[in-house]
Amino acid sequence: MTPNNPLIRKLEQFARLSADDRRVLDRLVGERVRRVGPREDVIREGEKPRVVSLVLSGWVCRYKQLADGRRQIMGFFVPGDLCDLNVYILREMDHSVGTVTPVTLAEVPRAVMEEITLAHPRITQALWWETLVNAAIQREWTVSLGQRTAFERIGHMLCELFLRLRAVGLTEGERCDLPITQAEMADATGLSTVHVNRTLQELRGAGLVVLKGGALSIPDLPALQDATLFNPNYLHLDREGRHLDANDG
Amino acid sequence: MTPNNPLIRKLEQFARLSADDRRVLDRLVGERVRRVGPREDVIREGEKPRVVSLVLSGWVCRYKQLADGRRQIMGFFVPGDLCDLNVYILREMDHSVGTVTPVTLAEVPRAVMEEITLAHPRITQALWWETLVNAAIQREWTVSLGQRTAFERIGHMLCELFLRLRAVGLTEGERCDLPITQAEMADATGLSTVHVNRTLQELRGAGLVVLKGGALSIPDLPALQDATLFNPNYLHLDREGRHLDANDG
DNA sequence: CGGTCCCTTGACAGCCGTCAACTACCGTGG
DNA sequence: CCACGGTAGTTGACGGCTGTCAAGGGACCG
Repeated sequence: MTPNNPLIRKLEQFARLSADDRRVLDRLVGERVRRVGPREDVIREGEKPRVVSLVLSGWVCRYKQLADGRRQIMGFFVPGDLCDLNVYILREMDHSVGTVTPVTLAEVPRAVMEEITLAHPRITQALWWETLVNAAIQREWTVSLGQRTAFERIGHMLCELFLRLRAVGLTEGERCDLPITQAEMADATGLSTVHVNRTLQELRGAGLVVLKGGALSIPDLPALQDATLFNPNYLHLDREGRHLDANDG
Repeated sequence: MTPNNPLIRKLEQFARLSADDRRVLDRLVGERVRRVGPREDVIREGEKPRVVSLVLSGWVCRYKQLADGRRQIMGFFVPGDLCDLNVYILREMDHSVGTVTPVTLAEVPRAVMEEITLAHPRITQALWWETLVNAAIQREWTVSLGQRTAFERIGHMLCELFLRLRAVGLTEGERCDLPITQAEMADATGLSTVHVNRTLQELRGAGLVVLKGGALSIPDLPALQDATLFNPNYLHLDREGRHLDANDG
Protein backbone atom coordinates (compact mmCIF):
# COMPACT_ATOMS: atom_id res chain seq x y z
CA MET A 1 0.00 0.00 0.00
CA THR A 2 1.30 3.44 -0.85
CA PRO A 3 1.15 5.84 2.06
CA ASN A 4 -1.18 8.82 1.90
CA ASN A 5 1.19 10.75 4.09
CA PRO A 6 3.17 12.77 1.54
CA LEU A 7 6.13 13.16 3.86
CA ILE A 8 6.54 9.40 4.10
CA ARG A 9 6.18 9.14 0.36
CA LYS A 10 8.86 11.70 -0.12
CA LEU A 11 11.34 10.43 2.43
CA GLU A 12 11.09 7.01 0.84
CA GLN A 13 12.74 8.53 -2.20
CA PHE A 14 15.77 8.44 0.07
CA ALA A 15 15.48 5.23 2.08
CA ARG A 16 12.86 2.65 2.90
CA LEU A 17 11.30 3.29 6.29
CA SER A 18 10.31 0.74 8.87
CA ALA A 19 6.74 0.28 9.98
CA ASP A 20 7.72 1.99 13.19
CA ASP A 21 9.26 4.93 11.33
CA ARG A 22 6.01 5.37 9.47
CA ARG A 23 3.93 5.25 12.60
CA VAL A 24 6.07 7.99 14.05
CA LEU A 25 5.69 10.14 10.96
CA ASP A 26 1.97 9.52 10.84
CA ARG A 27 1.58 10.66 14.41
CA LEU A 28 3.48 13.76 13.44
CA VAL A 29 1.06 14.83 10.73
CA GLY A 30 -2.04 14.10 12.74
CA GLU A 31 -1.32 16.03 15.85
CA ARG A 32 -1.96 19.62 14.95
CA VAL A 33 -3.47 20.43 11.59
CA ARG A 34 -4.02 23.94 10.33
CA ARG A 35 -6.10 24.95 7.36
CA VAL A 36 -5.33 28.14 5.48
CA GLY A 37 -7.24 29.71 2.62
CA PRO A 38 -5.67 30.69 -0.71
CA ARG A 39 -3.46 33.80 -0.95
CA GLU A 40 -2.97 34.12 2.76
CA ASP A 41 0.21 34.40 4.75
CA VAL A 42 1.22 31.45 6.87
CA ILE A 43 3.92 33.49 8.54
CA ARG A 44 5.27 36.93 7.78
CA GLU A 45 8.76 38.37 7.62
CA GLY A 46 9.68 39.64 11.07
CA GLU A 47 7.52 37.23 13.00
CA LYS A 48 8.91 34.60 15.33
CA PRO A 49 8.77 31.06 13.95
CA ARG A 50 7.38 28.69 16.57
CA VAL A 51 6.66 25.47 14.74
CA VAL A 52 7.84 23.53 11.76
CA SER A 53 5.18 23.43 9.08
CA LEU A 54 4.66 20.46 6.82
CA VAL A 55 2.49 20.79 3.76
CA LEU A 56 -0.14 18.06 3.59
CA SER A 57 -2.11 19.40 0.67
CA GLY A 58 -2.08 22.49 -1.51
CA TRP A 59 0.71 24.80 -2.61
CA VAL A 60 2.65 27.28 -0.52
CA CYS A 61 5.48 29.63 -1.44
CA ARG A 62 8.28 31.49 0.22
CA TYR A 63 8.53 35.08 -0.89
CA LYS A 64 10.11 38.36 -0.06
CA GLN A 65 8.73 41.76 -0.83
CA LEU A 66 11.16 44.62 -1.28
CA ALA A 67 10.51 48.08 0.11
CA ASP A 68 9.34 49.38 -3.25
CA GLY A 69 6.90 46.57 -3.90
CA ARG A 70 8.94 44.25 -6.09
CA ARG A 71 8.23 40.68 -5.06
CA GLN A 72 10.28 37.56 -5.50
CA ILE A 73 8.98 34.07 -4.92
CA MET A 74 11.98 32.12 -3.70
CA GLY A 75 10.49 28.68 -3.82
CA PHE A 76 7.35 26.59 -3.82
CA PHE A 77 6.32 24.06 -1.21
CA VAL A 78 4.19 21.19 -2.42
CA PRO A 79 2.73 18.35 -0.35
CA GLY A 80 5.43 16.52 1.58
CA ASP A 81 7.63 19.60 1.87
CA LEU A 82 8.81 20.88 5.22
CA CYS A 83 9.33 24.57 5.84
CA ASP A 84 12.81 24.48 7.41
CA LEU A 85 13.59 21.85 9.92
CA ASN A 86 14.61 23.79 13.02
CA VAL A 87 13.47 27.25 11.93
CA TYR A 88 12.54 27.90 15.50
CA ILE A 89 16.23 28.39 16.24
CA LEU A 90 16.00 31.78 14.52
CA ARG A 91 14.50 34.71 16.33
CA GLU A 92 12.61 36.06 13.41
CA MET A 93 11.65 35.16 9.88
CA ASP A 94 13.70 36.85 7.18
CA HIS A 95 10.99 36.19 4.60
CA SER A 96 7.31 35.41 4.40
CA VAL A 97 5.51 32.20 3.61
CA GLY A 98 2.17 32.43 1.87
CA THR A 99 -0.36 30.06 0.41
CA VAL A 100 -1.08 29.80 -3.27
CA THR A 101 -4.08 27.49 -3.03
CA PRO A 102 -6.14 26.41 -0.04
CA VAL A 103 -3.75 24.44 2.12
CA THR A 104 -3.63 22.02 5.01
CA LEU A 105 -0.51 22.12 7.13
CA ALA A 106 0.74 19.94 9.93
CA GLU A 107 2.34 22.14 12.54
CA VAL A 108 4.99 20.20 14.36
CA PRO A 109 6.00 21.60 17.75
CA ARG A 110 9.66 21.89 18.48
CA ALA A 111 9.53 19.27 21.21
CA VAL A 112 8.06 16.64 18.92
CA MET A 113 10.64 17.36 16.26
CA GLU A 114 13.49 17.01 18.72
CA GLU A 115 12.09 13.88 20.25
CA ILE A 116 11.88 12.22 16.85
CA THR A 117 15.37 13.12 15.77
CA LEU A 118 16.75 11.80 19.04
CA ALA A 119 14.99 8.48 18.88
CA HIS A 120 14.91 7.65 15.17
CA PRO A 121 18.21 7.83 13.35
CA ARG A 122 16.86 6.69 9.98
CA ILE A 123 14.22 9.42 10.02
CA THR A 124 16.83 11.92 11.12
CA GLN A 125 19.03 11.01 8.18
CA ALA A 126 16.10 11.25 5.82
CA LEU A 127 15.19 14.68 7.16
CA TRP A 128 18.78 15.78 6.67
CA TRP A 129 18.54 14.57 3.11
CA GLU A 130 15.38 16.66 2.75
CA THR A 131 17.20 19.70 4.06
CA LEU A 132 20.12 19.21 1.69
CA VAL A 133 17.82 18.76 -1.28
CA ASN A 134 15.97 21.95 -0.43
CA ALA A 135 19.27 23.79 -0.35
CA ALA A 136 20.17 22.29 -3.72
CA ILE A 137 16.85 23.42 -5.17
CA GLN A 138 17.46 26.93 -3.94
CA ARG A 139 20.88 26.92 -5.57
CA GLU A 140 19.42 25.70 -8.82
CA TRP A 141 17.02 28.63 -8.79
CA THR A 142 20.05 30.87 -8.42
CA VAL A 143 21.50 29.28 -11.55
CA SER A 144 18.24 29.70 -13.42
CA LEU A 145 17.83 33.34 -12.55
CA GLY A 146 21.46 34.09 -13.23
CA GLN A 147 22.10 32.18 -16.43
CA ARG A 148 19.04 30.77 -18.10
CA THR A 149 16.95 32.61 -20.68
CA ALA A 150 13.26 33.15 -20.05
CA PHE A 151 12.48 30.11 -22.18
CA GLU A 152 14.87 27.84 -20.30
CA ARG A 153 13.94 29.31 -16.97
CA ILE A 154 10.25 28.65 -17.21
CA GLY A 155 10.69 25.25 -18.80
CA HIS A 156 13.19 24.31 -16.14
CA MET A 157 10.83 25.30 -13.38
CA LEU A 158 8.04 23.22 -14.88
CA CYS A 159 10.37 20.22 -15.13
CA GLU A 160 11.35 20.58 -11.52
CA LEU A 161 7.84 20.94 -10.23
CA PHE A 162 6.68 17.97 -12.25
CA LEU A 163 9.41 15.73 -10.84
CA ARG A 164 8.83 16.92 -7.31
CA LEU A 165 5.13 16.25 -7.60
CA ARG A 166 5.83 12.86 -9.10
CA ALA A 167 7.99 12.01 -6.10
CA VAL A 168 4.96 12.36 -3.85
CA GLY A 169 2.56 10.63 -6.20
CA LEU A 170 0.76 13.73 -7.43
CA THR A 171 1.17 13.14 -11.14
CA GLU A 172 -0.84 10.96 -13.48
CA GLY A 173 1.24 9.87 -16.40
CA GLU A 174 2.54 12.95 -18.08
CA ARG A 175 0.24 15.41 -16.39
CA CYS A 176 -0.14 17.14 -13.05
CA ASP A 177 -1.98 20.05 -11.47
CA LEU A 178 -0.28 23.40 -11.69
CA PRO A 179 -2.39 25.79 -9.62
CA ILE A 180 -0.31 28.92 -10.11
CA THR A 181 -1.09 31.99 -12.16
CA GLN A 182 1.21 33.52 -14.72
CA ALA A 183 1.76 36.41 -12.32
CA GLU A 184 3.10 33.97 -9.76
CA MET A 185 5.31 32.32 -12.34
CA ALA A 186 6.60 35.80 -13.13
CA ASP A 187 7.43 36.50 -9.49
CA ALA A 188 9.17 33.16 -9.24
CA THR A 189 11.23 33.50 -12.41
CA GLY A 190 12.05 37.18 -12.12
CA LEU A 191 10.23 38.00 -15.35
CA SER A 192 7.24 40.21 -16.15
CA THR A 193 3.84 38.63 -16.58
CA VAL A 194 3.79 39.78 -20.17
CA HIS A 195 7.01 38.01 -20.91
CA VAL A 196 5.93 34.88 -19.06
CA ASN A 197 2.86 34.79 -21.20
CA ARG A 198 4.82 35.08 -24.42
CA THR A 199 7.38 32.54 -23.32
CA LEU A 200 4.68 30.03 -22.42
CA GLN A 201 3.35 30.42 -25.90
CA GLU A 202 6.80 29.62 -27.23
CA LEU A 203 7.00 26.52 -25.05
CA ARG A 204 3.57 25.46 -26.25
CA GLY A 205 4.51 26.23 -29.83
CA ALA A 206 7.55 24.01 -29.53
CA GLY A 207 5.28 21.21 -28.32
CA LEU A 208 7.17 21.00 -25.04
CA VAL A 209 4.38 21.79 -22.61
CA VAL A 210 0.60 21.76 -22.57
CA LEU A 211 -0.66 24.16 -19.95
CA LYS A 212 -4.28 25.07 -19.56
CA GLY A 213 -6.76 25.56 -16.81
CA GLY A 214 -4.41 24.75 -13.99
CA ALA A 215 -3.24 21.49 -15.56
CA LEU A 216 0.25 20.89 -16.87
CA SER A 217 1.17 18.16 -19.27
CA ILE A 218 4.66 17.38 -20.51
CA PRO A 219 4.37 15.22 -23.61
CA ASP A 220 8.10 14.57 -23.93
CA LEU A 221 9.95 15.07 -20.67
CA PRO A 222 13.44 14.30 -22.04
CA ALA A 223 12.90 16.84 -24.80
CA LEU A 224 11.91 19.50 -22.28
CA GLN A 225 14.92 18.64 -20.15
CA ASP A 226 17.21 19.02 -23.14
CA ALA A 227 15.69 22.31 -24.15
CA THR A 228 16.06 23.80 -20.69
CA LEU A 229 19.44 22.31 -19.70
CA PHE A 230 17.68 20.43 -16.93
CA ASN A 231 19.83 17.99 -14.99
CA PRO A 232 17.78 16.24 -12.30
CA ASN A 233 20.82 15.36 -10.20
CA TYR A 234 20.14 18.20 -7.77
CA LEU A 235 16.89 16.61 -6.67
CA HIS A 236 18.77 13.53 -5.45
CA LEU A 237 15.77 11.34 -6.10
CA ASP A 238 17.51 8.03 -6.79
CA ARG A 239 17.24 6.57 -3.32
CA GLU A 240 20.65 7.67 -2.25
CA GLY A 241 20.20 6.37 1.28
CA ARG A 242 19.19 2.89 0.25
CA HIS A 243 21.94 1.37 2.36
CA LEU A 244 19.87 2.53 5.32
CA ASP A 245 16.77 0.68 4.14
CA ALA A 246 14.61 -0.95 6.76
CA ASN A 247 14.10 -4.67 6.29
CA ASP A 248 10.67 -5.07 7.82
CA GLY A 249 8.78 -3.75 4.80
CA MET B 1 41.24 37.17 23.79
CA THR B 2 39.56 36.83 20.44
CA PRO B 3 39.83 33.37 18.93
CA ASN B 4 41.84 32.89 15.78
CA ASN B 5 39.62 30.01 14.80
CA PRO B 6 37.17 31.67 12.42
CA LEU B 7 34.49 29.08 13.05
CA ILE B 8 34.44 29.90 16.74
CA ARG B 9 34.39 33.56 15.93
CA LYS B 10 31.44 33.05 13.67
CA LEU B 11 29.41 30.75 15.89
CA GLU B 12 29.76 33.28 18.69
CA GLN B 13 27.62 35.58 16.60
CA PHE B 14 24.91 33.16 17.66
CA ALA B 15 25.73 32.21 21.25
CA ARG B 16 28.65 32.41 23.62
CA LEU B 17 30.55 29.15 23.75
CA SER B 18 32.06 27.52 26.79
CA ALA B 19 35.79 26.92 27.09
CA ASP B 20 35.04 23.27 26.47
CA ASP B 21 33.04 24.05 23.34
CA ARG B 22 35.96 26.00 22.01
CA ARG B 23 38.41 23.26 22.75
CA VAL B 24 36.25 20.87 20.79
CA LEU B 25 36.06 23.23 17.83
CA ASP B 26 39.78 23.87 17.95
CA ARG B 27 40.50 20.17 17.81
CA LEU B 28 38.22 20.02 14.81
CA VAL B 29 40.17 22.51 12.73
CA GLY B 30 43.56 21.10 13.60
CA GLU B 31 43.04 17.51 12.72
CA ARG B 32 43.25 17.41 8.97
CA VAL B 33 44.26 20.49 7.08
CA ARG B 34 44.35 20.74 3.30
CA ARG B 35 45.96 23.48 1.27
CA VAL B 36 44.66 24.28 -2.18
CA GLY B 37 46.06 26.73 -4.71
CA PRO B 38 44.02 29.47 -6.38
CA ARG B 39 41.52 28.61 -9.15
CA GLU B 40 41.46 24.93 -8.36
CA ASP B 41 38.53 22.66 -7.68
CA VAL B 42 38.04 21.40 -4.15
CA ILE B 43 35.39 18.97 -5.31
CA ARG B 44 33.65 18.61 -8.64
CA GLU B 45 30.06 18.00 -9.64
CA GLY B 46 29.45 14.26 -9.79
CA GLU B 47 32.04 13.31 -7.22
CA LYS B 48 31.18 11.72 -3.90
CA PRO B 49 31.46 14.07 -0.92
CA ARG B 50 33.38 12.39 1.89
CA VAL B 51 34.16 15.13 4.36
CA VAL B 52 32.80 18.41 5.56
CA SER B 53 35.13 21.24 4.58
CA LEU B 54 35.63 24.29 6.73
CA VAL B 55 37.38 27.33 5.31
CA LEU B 56 40.20 28.50 7.55
CA SER B 57 41.69 31.09 5.21
CA GLY B 58 41.11 32.27 1.66
CA TRP B 59 38.00 32.41 -0.50
CA VAL B 60 36.11 29.52 -2.05
CA CYS B 61 32.99 29.46 -4.20
CA ARG B 62 30.26 27.07 -5.18
CA TYR B 63 29.54 27.09 -8.87
CA LYS B 64 27.79 25.22 -11.58
CA GLN B 65 28.77 25.10 -15.20
CA LEU B 66 26.04 24.49 -17.76
CA ALA B 67 26.53 22.22 -20.75
CA ASP B 68 27.16 25.15 -23.07
CA GLY B 69 29.75 26.80 -20.86
CA ARG B 70 27.67 29.37 -19.00
CA ARG B 71 28.82 29.48 -15.40
CA GLN B 72 27.03 30.61 -12.30
CA ILE B 73 28.70 31.18 -8.97
CA MET B 74 26.08 30.29 -6.41
CA GLY B 75 27.84 31.55 -3.35
CA PHE B 76 31.12 32.42 -1.72
CA PHE B 77 32.70 30.78 1.27
CA VAL B 78 34.90 32.94 3.42
CA PRO B 79 36.86 31.92 6.52
CA GLY B 80 34.60 30.35 9.12
CA ASP B 81 32.17 28.99 6.54
CA LEU B 82 31.29 25.32 6.39
CA CYS B 83 30.51 23.61 3.09
CA ASP B 84 27.28 21.85 4.03
CA LEU B 85 27.04 20.15 7.35
CA ASN B 86 26.24 16.54 6.48
CA VAL B 87 26.92 16.66 2.73
CA TYR B 88 28.21 13.15 2.97
CA ILE B 89 24.62 11.97 3.16
CA LEU B 90 24.33 12.66 -0.56
CA ARG B 91 25.77 10.24 -3.04
CA GLU B 92 27.17 12.80 -5.38
CA MET B 93 27.77 16.51 -5.59
CA ASP B 94 25.26 18.42 -7.70
CA HIS B 95 27.68 21.31 -8.12
CA SER B 96 31.36 22.07 -7.88
CA VAL B 97 33.34 23.91 -5.25
CA GLY B 98 36.40 25.80 -6.36
CA THR B 99 38.94 28.11 -4.80
CA VAL B 100 39.23 31.75 -5.67
CA THR B 101 42.44 32.47 -3.75
CA PRO B 102 44.93 30.10 -2.16
CA VAL B 103 43.01 28.41 0.60
CA THR B 104 43.46 26.33 3.72
CA LEU B 105 40.63 23.99 4.60
CA ALA B 106 39.94 21.85 7.60
CA GLU B 107 38.46 18.58 6.42
CA VAL B 108 36.25 17.15 9.10
CA PRO B 109 35.52 13.44 8.82
CA ARG B 110 31.96 12.30 9.19
CA ALA B 111 32.66 10.48 12.45
CA VAL B 112 34.08 13.56 14.12
CA MET B 113 31.14 15.64 13.01
CA GLU B 114 28.65 13.15 14.37
CA GLU B 115 30.51 12.73 17.61
CA ILE B 116 30.46 16.45 18.22
CA THR B 117 26.80 16.92 17.50
CA LEU B 118 25.93 14.07 19.81
CA ALA B 119 27.97 15.32 22.73
CA HIS B 120 27.69 19.10 22.51
CA PRO B 121 24.19 20.48 22.23
CA ARG B 122 25.22 24.14 22.21
CA ILE B 123 27.56 23.56 19.29
CA THR B 124 24.90 21.56 17.53
CA GLN B 125 22.44 24.42 17.85
CA ALA B 126 25.04 26.85 16.62
CA LEU B 127 25.78 24.66 13.61
CA TRP B 128 22.07 24.51 12.85
CA TRP B 129 22.00 28.26 13.00
CA GLU B 130 24.89 28.29 10.52
CA THR B 131 22.96 26.00 8.20
CA LEU B 132 19.83 28.13 8.39
CA VAL B 133 21.79 31.31 7.71
CA ASN B 134 23.42 29.74 4.68
CA ALA B 135 20.01 28.84 3.35
CA ALA B 136 18.85 32.40 3.96
CA ILE B 137 21.85 33.76 2.08
CA GLN B 138 21.08 31.52 -0.86
CA ARG B 139 17.51 32.76 -0.87
CA GLU B 140 18.67 36.35 -0.78
CA TRP B 141 20.78 35.70 -3.87
CA THR B 142 17.62 34.45 -5.53
CA VAL B 143 15.95 37.73 -4.70
CA SER B 144 18.91 39.70 -6.00
CA LEU B 145 19.09 37.85 -9.30
CA GLY B 146 15.35 37.97 -9.77
CA GLN B 147 14.50 41.50 -8.75
CA ARG B 148 17.45 43.77 -8.23
CA THR B 149 19.03 45.89 -10.93
CA ALA B 150 22.72 45.48 -11.72
CA PHE B 151 23.51 48.44 -9.52
CA GLU B 152 21.58 47.10 -6.55
CA ARG B 153 22.77 43.58 -7.14
CA ILE B 154 26.46 44.35 -7.02
CA GLY B 155 26.12 46.79 -4.16
CA HIS B 156 24.05 44.29 -2.23
CA MET B 157 26.64 41.59 -2.71
CA LEU B 158 29.39 43.88 -1.47
CA CYS B 159 27.34 44.76 1.60
CA GLU B 160 26.76 41.12 2.37
CA LEU B 161 30.37 40.11 1.96
CA PHE B 162 31.54 42.99 4.09
CA LEU B 163 29.22 42.06 6.93
CA ARG B 164 30.11 38.40 6.71
CA LEU B 165 33.80 39.21 6.83
CA ARG B 166 33.24 41.54 9.74
CA ALA B 167 31.54 38.74 11.63
CA VAL B 168 34.77 36.77 11.54
CA GLY B 169 37.00 39.72 12.24
CA LEU B 170 38.35 40.17 8.73
CA THR B 171 37.55 43.84 8.33
CA GLU B 172 39.45 46.87 9.53
CA GLY B 173 37.14 49.79 10.04
CA GLU B 174 35.36 50.41 6.77
CA ARG B 175 37.62 48.28 4.62
CA CYS B 176 38.26 44.62 3.85
CA ASP B 177 40.00 42.45 1.29
CA LEU B 178 38.00 41.54 -1.77
CA PRO B 179 40.11 39.09 -3.74
CA ILE B 180 37.71 38.46 -6.61
CA THR B 181 37.96 39.61 -10.19
CA GLN B 182 35.24 41.41 -12.08
CA ALA B 183 34.74 38.23 -14.10
CA GLU B 184 33.93 36.35 -10.91
CA MET B 185 31.59 39.09 -9.78
CA ALA B 186 29.92 38.74 -13.16
CA ASP B 187 29.47 34.98 -12.73
CA ALA B 188 28.08 35.55 -9.26
CA THR B 189 25.62 38.27 -10.21
CA GLY B 190 24.52 36.88 -13.54
CA LEU B 191 25.85 39.89 -15.42
CA SER B 192 28.50 40.29 -18.11
CA THR B 193 31.96 41.46 -17.14
CA VAL B 194 31.48 44.55 -19.22
CA HIS B 195 28.36 45.46 -17.36
CA VAL B 196 29.92 44.71 -13.99
CA ASN B 197 32.72 47.06 -14.88
CA ARG B 198 30.34 49.86 -15.81
CA THR B 199 28.20 49.31 -12.78
CA LEU B 200 31.18 49.42 -10.46
CA GLN B 201 32.04 52.77 -11.95
CA GLU B 202 28.56 53.94 -11.14
CA LEU B 203 28.89 52.73 -7.55
CA ARG B 204 32.23 54.49 -7.28
CA GLY B 205 30.81 57.59 -8.91
CA ALA B 206 28.03 57.66 -6.32
CA GLY B 207 30.67 57.51 -3.60
CA LEU B 208 29.22 54.28 -2.25
CA VAL B 209 32.21 52.00 -2.68
CA VAL B 210 35.94 52.30 -3.09
CA LEU B 211 37.31 49.25 -4.81
CA LYS B 212 40.85 48.96 -6.01
CA GLY B 213 43.60 46.42 -6.01
CA GLY B 214 41.68 43.75 -4.19
CA ALA B 215 40.62 46.07 -1.38
CA LEU B 216 37.07 47.15 -0.74
CA SER B 217 36.12 50.14 1.31
CA ILE B 218 32.59 51.22 2.13
CA PRO B 219 32.69 54.83 3.30
CA ASP B 220 29.02 54.97 4.27
CA LEU B 221 27.53 51.56 4.93
CA PRO B 222 24.00 52.78 5.72
CA ALA B 223 23.96 54.70 2.45
CA LEU B 224 25.01 51.63 0.51
CA GLN B 225 22.38 49.58 2.30
CA ASP B 226 19.72 52.11 1.38
CA ALA B 227 20.77 52.27 -2.23
CA THR B 228 20.70 48.51 -2.66
CA LEU B 229 17.63 47.68 -0.56
CA PHE B 230 19.86 45.73 1.78
CA ASN B 231 18.21 44.40 4.91
CA PRO B 232 20.71 42.52 7.08
CA ASN B 233 18.06 40.50 8.87
CA TYR B 234 18.76 37.42 6.74
CA LEU B 235 22.27 37.14 8.18
CA HIS B 236 20.83 36.70 11.66
CA LEU B 237 23.90 38.24 13.23
CA ASP B 238 22.38 39.67 16.39
CA ARG B 239 23.22 36.81 18.72
CA GLU B 240 19.86 35.16 18.36
CA GLY B 241 20.85 32.22 20.52
CA ARG B 242 22.05 34.28 23.43
CA HIS B 243 19.73 32.46 25.80
CA LEU B 244 22.04 29.50 25.26
CA ASP B 245 25.13 31.43 26.30
CA ALA B 246 27.72 29.60 28.33
CA ASN B 247 28.49 31.19 31.67
CA ASP B 248 32.07 30.15 32.06
CA GLY B 249 33.48 32.79 29.71
C1' DC C 1 -25.26 41.39 -15.95
C1' DG C 2 -21.57 43.98 -13.99
C1' DG C 3 -17.24 43.02 -11.67
C1' DT C 4 -13.04 40.84 -10.99
C1' DC C 5 -9.30 38.04 -12.06
C1' DC C 6 -6.53 36.04 -15.43
C1' DC C 7 -4.76 35.73 -19.91
C1' DT C 8 -3.39 37.88 -24.29
C1' DT C 9 -1.64 41.22 -27.61
C1' DG C 10 0.76 45.44 -29.64
C1' DA C 11 3.93 49.30 -29.51
C1' DC C 12 7.83 51.08 -27.70
C1' DA C 13 11.80 51.73 -24.69
C1' DG C 14 15.74 50.46 -21.97
C1' DC C 15 18.81 47.58 -19.54
C1' DC C 16 22.22 44.68 -20.41
C1' DG C 17 24.92 41.39 -23.58
C1' DT C 18 28.20 40.77 -27.38
C1' DC C 19 32.09 41.93 -29.98
C1' DA C 20 36.24 44.00 -30.36
C1' DA C 21 39.98 46.82 -29.30
C1' DC C 22 42.79 49.09 -26.10
C1' DT C 23 45.16 50.15 -21.56
C1' DA C 24 47.29 48.96 -17.19
C1' DC C 25 49.73 46.06 -14.43
C1' DC C 26 52.93 42.56 -13.13
C1' DG C 27 56.33 39.02 -13.23
C1' DT C 28 59.73 36.76 -16.20
C1' DG C 29 63.64 36.54 -18.85
C1' DG C 30 66.92 38.20 -22.28
C1' DC D 1 67.12 47.93 -18.60
C1' DC D 2 63.65 46.73 -21.66
C1' DA D 3 60.98 43.25 -24.28
C1' DC D 4 57.40 40.17 -23.64
C1' DG D 5 53.22 37.73 -22.45
C1' DG D 6 49.36 37.00 -19.71
C1' DT D 7 45.72 38.56 -16.80
C1' DA D 8 42.60 42.10 -15.31
C1' DG D 9 40.31 46.18 -16.19
C1' DT D 10 38.21 49.72 -19.45
C1' DT D 11 35.80 51.73 -23.35
C1' DG D 12 32.75 52.27 -27.62
C1' DA D 13 29.32 50.67 -30.89
C1' DC D 14 25.53 48.03 -31.65
C1' DG D 15 21.81 44.73 -30.99
C1' DG D 16 18.41 42.04 -28.60
C1' DC D 17 16.01 40.20 -24.77
C1' DT D 18 12.86 41.64 -21.65
C1' DG D 19 10.15 45.41 -19.19
C1' DT D 20 6.48 48.91 -19.27
C1' DC D 21 2.27 50.76 -20.62
C1' DA D 22 -2.09 50.16 -22.31
C1' DA D 23 -6.01 47.92 -24.03
C1' DG D 24 -8.93 44.12 -24.94
C1' DG D 25 -10.90 39.25 -24.36
C1' DG D 26 -12.58 35.39 -21.76
C1' DA D 27 -14.11 32.89 -17.69
C1' DC D 28 -16.26 32.74 -13.44
C1' DC D 29 -19.28 34.61 -9.78
C1' DG D 30 -22.40 37.10 -6.94
